Amino acid sequence: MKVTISDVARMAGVSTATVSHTINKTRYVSEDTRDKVFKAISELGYTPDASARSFRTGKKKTIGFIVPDISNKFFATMIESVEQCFSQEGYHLIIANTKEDMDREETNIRLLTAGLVDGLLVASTIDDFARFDELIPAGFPVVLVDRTFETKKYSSVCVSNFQPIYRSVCRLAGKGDRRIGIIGGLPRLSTTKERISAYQQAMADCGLEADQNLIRYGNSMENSASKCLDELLEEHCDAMIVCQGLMASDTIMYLHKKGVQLGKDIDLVSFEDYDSSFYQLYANQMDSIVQPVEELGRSAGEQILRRVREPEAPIFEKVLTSSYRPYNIPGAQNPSDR
Amino acid sequence: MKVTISDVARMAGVSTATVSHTINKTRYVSEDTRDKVFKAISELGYTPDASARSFRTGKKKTIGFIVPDISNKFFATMIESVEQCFSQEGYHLIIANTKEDMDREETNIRLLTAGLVDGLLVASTIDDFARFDELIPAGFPVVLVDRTFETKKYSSVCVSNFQPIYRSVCRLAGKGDRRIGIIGGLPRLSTTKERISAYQQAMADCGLEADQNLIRYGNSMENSASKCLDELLEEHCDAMIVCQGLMASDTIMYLHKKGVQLGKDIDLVSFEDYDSSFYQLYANQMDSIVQPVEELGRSAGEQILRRVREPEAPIFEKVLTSSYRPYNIPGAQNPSDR
DNA sequence: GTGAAAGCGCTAACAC
DNA sequence: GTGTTAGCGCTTTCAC
Repeated sequence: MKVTISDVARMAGVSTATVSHTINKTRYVSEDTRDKVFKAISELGYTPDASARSFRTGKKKTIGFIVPDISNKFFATMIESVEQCFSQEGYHLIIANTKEDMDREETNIRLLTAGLVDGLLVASTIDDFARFDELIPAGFPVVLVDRTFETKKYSSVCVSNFQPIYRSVCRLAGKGDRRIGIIGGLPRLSTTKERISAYQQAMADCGLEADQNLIRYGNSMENSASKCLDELLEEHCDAMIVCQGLMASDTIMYLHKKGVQLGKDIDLVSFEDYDSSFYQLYANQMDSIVQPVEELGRSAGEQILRRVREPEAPIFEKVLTSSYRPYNIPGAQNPSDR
Repeated sequence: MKVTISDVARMAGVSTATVSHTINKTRYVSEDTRDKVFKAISELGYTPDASARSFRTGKKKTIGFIVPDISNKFFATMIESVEQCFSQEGYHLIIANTKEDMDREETNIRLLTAGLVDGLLVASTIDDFARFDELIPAGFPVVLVDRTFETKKYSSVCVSNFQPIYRSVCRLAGKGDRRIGIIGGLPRLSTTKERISAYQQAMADCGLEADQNLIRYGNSMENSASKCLDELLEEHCDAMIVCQGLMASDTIMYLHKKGVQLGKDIDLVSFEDYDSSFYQLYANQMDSIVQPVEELGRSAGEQILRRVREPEAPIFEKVLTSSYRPYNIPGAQNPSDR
């Protein structure tokens, strides 16, 4: 049967308190007893029961991560760096996939906060702050990742969405493009809203007509871009901005099939998924925006651990910057400027 | 402070046993009491503490998944379907990323099996069965995914590696290719071994010279393919087989850059990552092998849950089949034959 | 330097 | 149809 701490105590001829303290180095134990304890442990093959321990201490050493889409390279990479951060600190990672479904997110948050995890990392698909807020038990450590709310009640780690889009429009306008289309993600997401708003402001600032028909929304899933593309092409766009990696590769592929030439028939700026070598092929035909996914994950991981250890720490907002890779700056090989 | 089951019992004027049974529907409770209990629960905002519950019952409702590389699309997709399977059954998923490092796998298995999860799904990077075996506590529910061991002590869900590679060689030989190279993954993995062995057998069966220099191993990470490619090109290959999705896209890109034309200068057969639209561009220039990742994940998920519920169930070995997409069969649009 | 013992919140005999 | 209560395995206070 299961070996418990009492078995070890009995065999070593000490109390369970001593065994516990020996294992956890939580008070002084003479070298002698320590040896006896470790001997008993290894002879019995004892492993402390994690669930008894978390029950007793209230610490699960586990963080939950609510993700909108695991198989999306952007989030997969983020999960990887979050996991790395956690494992270094002895924490485990529980994944919940919402598939951009608000009800699923709700269920998952409820489940995870009910004593399963010490803290929560959330890339929320919920658009209503009140709805989100009431899911979180008072004082529960939460860090928002990539997506935020207007109300700044929770700490967050995000990537600036405004700057790269604003710049994209300006650069395209500078090239002489007049009808610049944009394909955003789900309209309810903070990231999408920020990008669209940057687009609108930049269009206005550059003196270009803000035609509502130039704004399209995809769902960041496979093939959601093609419909938007058809519509934008009908609007006679001379340039377009695609706000997400998967939709960007779909776009490239789709235009390629249609025989539309990048940088010639149409100018393109697109978000690229970190590390995906596919975009290299087109690196000299379009501008690209690369988000610092790994840093995002690492930073979010650090933040949530900090919050778990220090729940009363002040709200923290970190905004990272994407790198912008313009394609035709003379002499520039890989000018990832910020 | 924390609301416990006793608070609810007190408020509802019943015993904790009744509250517990009401919540869990584990014995009959009169409609009257039931109402009182639920009323108290909602008034107090009570949520049963998951860790107390798992401590008491020994069930964590959580499965661990040991993955070699989360950001690899193949595994990311698998994680997604595993997660979906679990969430339907009220189970949670803990991810551990080994990065193809045997020591990390060892640590992770030890941690997870120590009372953190009810069962383990493992895509192992360990090559030595004995080493793996001694990490698993006796009777602990384990299902191997994608990668197995010679010794069939654990249930497994895999994809046939032999058949598609054998067929690839035959098809290439049939086209008249003589020097067929192959790029495998890490040599120690069962998947790699099976593929290389299929390759060797097929080469022999087709009467082609089995030159050791035609066999190269990458590590399935970004850019690991290019070195292998250079070497194979120097060996004057007229065809090559690339055994992994990421290396395959690297290959395509690299050959493209070098001006080597697919299906003309060189014949290519490659594994494709499920759902990645990139390969579509080249669908008419090469044969491709698509593994049933989602089915693999779903099936593995089902198997481990079954094992958790029925630990004495007989060892189960499931082998799925990849679909093979030859490119130039007349009239075939997308003949995913098995 | 070490031990005794009280629980953490819940479930499940067992009792009535 | 419901209540009493003994623990699950561990940590930690208090005592010596």
